[in-house]
Amino acid sequence: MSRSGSDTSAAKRRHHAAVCAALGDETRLSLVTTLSGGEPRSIAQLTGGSKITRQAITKHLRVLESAGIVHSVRAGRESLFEFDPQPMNELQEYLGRVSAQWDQVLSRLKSLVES
Amino acid sequence: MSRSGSDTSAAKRRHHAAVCAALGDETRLSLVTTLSGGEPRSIAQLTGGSKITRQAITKHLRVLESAGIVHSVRAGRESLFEFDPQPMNELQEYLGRVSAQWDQVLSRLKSLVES
DNA sequence: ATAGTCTGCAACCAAAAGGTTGTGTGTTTG
DNA sequence: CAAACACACAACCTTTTGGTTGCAGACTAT
Repeated sequence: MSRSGSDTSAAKRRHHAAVCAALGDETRLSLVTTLSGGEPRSIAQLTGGSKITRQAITKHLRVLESAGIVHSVRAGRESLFEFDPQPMNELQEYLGRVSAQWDQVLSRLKSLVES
Repeated sequence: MSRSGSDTSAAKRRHHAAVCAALGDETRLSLVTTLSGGEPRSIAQLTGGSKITRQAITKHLRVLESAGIVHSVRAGRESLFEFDPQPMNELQEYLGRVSAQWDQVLSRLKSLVES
């Protein structure tokens, strides 16, 4: 433990903010929902049914890839994207810790009132 | 159940994207972490220790307020902000559902390999 | 071979986001 | 009352973001 502690938590916060920012767009969240179904999909497939262009979808996929939520594999002439659960699991855990802290606050408040 | 189902899920997705976008900034995530500690804080208090201006902090707080993560109460000459856990709980639950779906995919894949 | 797909790269654009400064308004406090 | 404090509102600026079009390259199928 060479680090100060608040240093690491700041770095983690930056990381979680990045993941959250990547998910903070309806189009991208929709893509994630699709890809979490398990089947790897090409860009053309993911564009199908959407109002926006293939290039726009590509940009969104690159954003998700930068956040580590998704990764691409080139297969012939098409590049397949598939889901990567780790960042979202970490984020979920983080949100859980914040909620837990809040619940602790509530219970302390409750016991204070009861005393 | 008058709605089609995909209609509601699209609306929920939009909502979760909005909450996630609000949390997708390091400064705001830091504010949320502070406020989840329980004590209501004034804008001046929340600005203390930060490099940026009080007005910038105010803007961030308004973003959080629009997402329902936080609410403000005017107390004399200062406006106090306090944490509101519901949106983050909903988001956490949503992320949990996506992860659960993915885990199901993995287990199906595993049983397929084993057969 | 060659036409049809699927993708990548680049330029470009409008709108939104993050931040600053300046000014005005209500609220304490001396 | 006057000075100091905490805030809201508005104008403005720069950078990022979400989106488009155009074109060139890689792969596939006939």
